[in-house]
Amino acid sequence: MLKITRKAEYALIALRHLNGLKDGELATVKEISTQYGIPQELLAKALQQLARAKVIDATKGPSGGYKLVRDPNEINMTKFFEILEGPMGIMDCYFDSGCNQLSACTIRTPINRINDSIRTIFDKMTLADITY
Amino acid sequence: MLKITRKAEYALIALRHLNGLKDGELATVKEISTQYGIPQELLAKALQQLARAKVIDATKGPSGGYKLVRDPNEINMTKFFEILEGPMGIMDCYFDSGCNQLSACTIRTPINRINDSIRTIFDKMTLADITY
DNA sequence: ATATACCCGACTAATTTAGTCGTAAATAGT
DNA sequence: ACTATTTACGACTAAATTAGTCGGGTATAT
Repeated sequence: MLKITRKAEYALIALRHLNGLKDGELATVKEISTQYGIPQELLAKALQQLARAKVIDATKGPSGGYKLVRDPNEINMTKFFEILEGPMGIMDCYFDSGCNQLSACTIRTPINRINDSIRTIFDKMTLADITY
Repeated sequence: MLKITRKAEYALIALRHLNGLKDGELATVKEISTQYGIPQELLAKALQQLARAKVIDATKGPSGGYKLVRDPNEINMTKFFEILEGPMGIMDCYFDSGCNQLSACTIRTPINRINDSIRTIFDKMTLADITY
């Protein structure tokens, strides 16, 4: 329980890698996936999502690849996870309205408190922290 | 992602319910499951796990049921979740040794920091807090 | 042109979670 | 002793999520 997905894990590794590049350097999905033993197509998907969200910048064609486009201090983990995995919360009831127990539910308030605490942690932690 | 399971959710509701009982009163699985609209067998399993872990006390037979056996302040959420869902951590690599990327893994240290922060939150939060 | 690299949706496979079922064991009431 | 009630527990199926694959597309450097 409370696990992050592999996709997110892979993306973190990749971001860390991108963060270590010299100015102007790019890294390709292939490079990263072989270097860290990550399934290429899965990593590709994750990086595409991050590129769409303008966290990284993609260059197509030969000698293309990805690079970070933002200051690592600006990319916090809440944003990161929500890009890759959708809204973050330890219970579903916040997002989908399918819960038919809303009125009977007695734990929403305390769960919200836990939720907020976790979110605060992820808000405070940036890619810069992950990088070291 | 980062969701708690329904089983845990149901168990929390039940614990909260038990916590509201008068001294000496018991509540049955049936009562709780019908009152909150929870699948009976699933709740039963959760409560059995909590009983095995001595968080609640079970009495068999007619007029039997469950009651809290500990001070709600002593039951923290880490313990609670680990009883119901096993070891808590946002990545698998802490528990199973199946990860063949350990040497290549560059994010373990920062992930550990996140992990510890989350654990701290759950350590500090007790059933008493959930109850209000 | 061609090879390289990103883009993207649809698909299958694997894993996890949710929920059910059958049976057993204890016990209170009669 | 019998019965109804209630917990105990493992095995099972179903549903949902996650992991990973595939096929076809677009841009671009050489």
